[in-house]
Amino acid sequence: MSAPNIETIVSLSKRRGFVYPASDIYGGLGSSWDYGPLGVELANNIKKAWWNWVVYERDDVEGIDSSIILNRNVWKYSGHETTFSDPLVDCRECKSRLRQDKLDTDAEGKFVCSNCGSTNLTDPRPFNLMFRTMIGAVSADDDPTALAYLRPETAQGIFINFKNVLDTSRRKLPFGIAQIGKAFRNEVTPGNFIFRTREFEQMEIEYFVNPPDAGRAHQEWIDGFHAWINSIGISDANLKDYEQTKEELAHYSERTVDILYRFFPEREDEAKQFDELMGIANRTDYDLRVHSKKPEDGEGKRINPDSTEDLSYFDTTTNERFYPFIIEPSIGVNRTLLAVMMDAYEERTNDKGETRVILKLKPEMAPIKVAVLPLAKNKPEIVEMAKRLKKELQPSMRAVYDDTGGIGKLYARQDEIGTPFCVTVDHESLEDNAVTVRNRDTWEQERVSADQLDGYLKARL
RNA sequence: GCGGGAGUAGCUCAGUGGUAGAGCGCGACCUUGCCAAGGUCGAAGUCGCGAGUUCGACCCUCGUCUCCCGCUCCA
Repeated sequence: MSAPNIETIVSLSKRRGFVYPASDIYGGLGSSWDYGPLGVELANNIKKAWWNWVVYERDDVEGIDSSIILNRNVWKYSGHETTFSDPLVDCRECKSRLRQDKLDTDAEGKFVCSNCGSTNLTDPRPFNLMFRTMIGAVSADDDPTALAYLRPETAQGIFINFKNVLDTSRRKLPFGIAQIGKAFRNEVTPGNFIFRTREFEQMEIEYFVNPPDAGRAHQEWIDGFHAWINSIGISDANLKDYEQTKEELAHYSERTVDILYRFFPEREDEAKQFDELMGIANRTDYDLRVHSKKPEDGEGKRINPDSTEDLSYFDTTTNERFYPFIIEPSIGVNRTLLAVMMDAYEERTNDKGETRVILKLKPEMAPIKVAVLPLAKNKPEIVEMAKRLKKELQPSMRAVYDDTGGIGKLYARQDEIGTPFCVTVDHESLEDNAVTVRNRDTWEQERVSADQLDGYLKARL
């Protein structure tokens, strides 16, 4: 199996129109990327597959789409205003950048560089990972009442809608709320193509359960997502489940399992080849408690004076009131897209010793499902028939027509972008009303009647 | 922010103190017809930006901007 590095995918992406550097004509903008004609199709296919599986194929999940800009108190009580703001220092000796709150101090109380042991550090500068913005066109930049944030995660928009969804959908535990949307973080170190960007898209589920059921539900989601990731074409050979250690766990989490993908196959240390594709956290009852006006379980110390609601759940079968635990499977669209492309990437050497790239995407993921190609473009009848077939197919699947090259080049182009089928119209087609369907992976060809083409392809997509 | 690297055509890169080239790609036409075929023609770059040295700068000097890699963070 070939193992392309990210550079290979970057190059293919730019060349063929999956992903471009953003703001390119003005010199770019660091770590920002735009999705081109093929990239947006692939991303949409990923989102559609996720939504289908989570919302349509299950009986216990509802979808929502919440605002990007929320009341600032959401971030105050979620903990983001404090935990998303890290004091950073630079070591003048070894040039590493460090989080001051994670450093040890020496006998005199000076912070010590964890890399080289020097105490020659710069003064700490606060680094808030949330994007700030102002609400209101005439707000002064220093008006604290106008301050707002772009959401650094989609999850909070779900927590604060828990009651709304509960009341309007007549749900009982366990049930989940799903959301796909953009999130923004002022990452200190973005990079590695679309792996880590300041603006990214998340697909998150917050699954609400009775606390005693949390452990089992957590494991079910871990296994479920592992299987889902397989189903969109990512092989187990490049996946790894990772159990976060006690030290790594976020303050709200009881247990978190990450699913890692081999994003960096070129690294020597095998453990470092893997990085996070998604995280599945057991967030306990932390979230619903912190946003609740007044928890009614005797723990009065967690009262939230700014909230107007209590987000506890009343179980009508047991007559008990409690705060549900939340299981959160959270996966990045952009990282998934990168992993899907990397795992599908294959090089094959042809008879002439040239390298051909084949993107072996699952048909479900492929940006283009079928390309209709005329074998000879100097025969108007052939061109016309090919264009007609393309038009007939396109209401039911993404189809393209291409005649700007010899047939070999046209096939090669489609292989490179993962189009599973090519349909070729030749001289005989005019006689027998049949066309050649060529398979991307096997390069085998099959003669199919033009009348049955739509059904033939649908059965294989 | 600090350290390192790099900016010449859409891409990959040559290049010389006398104001630029190749391959691929792209477009048109001719020819061909099943795995990146051949030919003809064509579009495209104020050589990142600014200043200095010089008769003259893509080339030398200084400055500046941008991008990439590494460091803390995370989907």
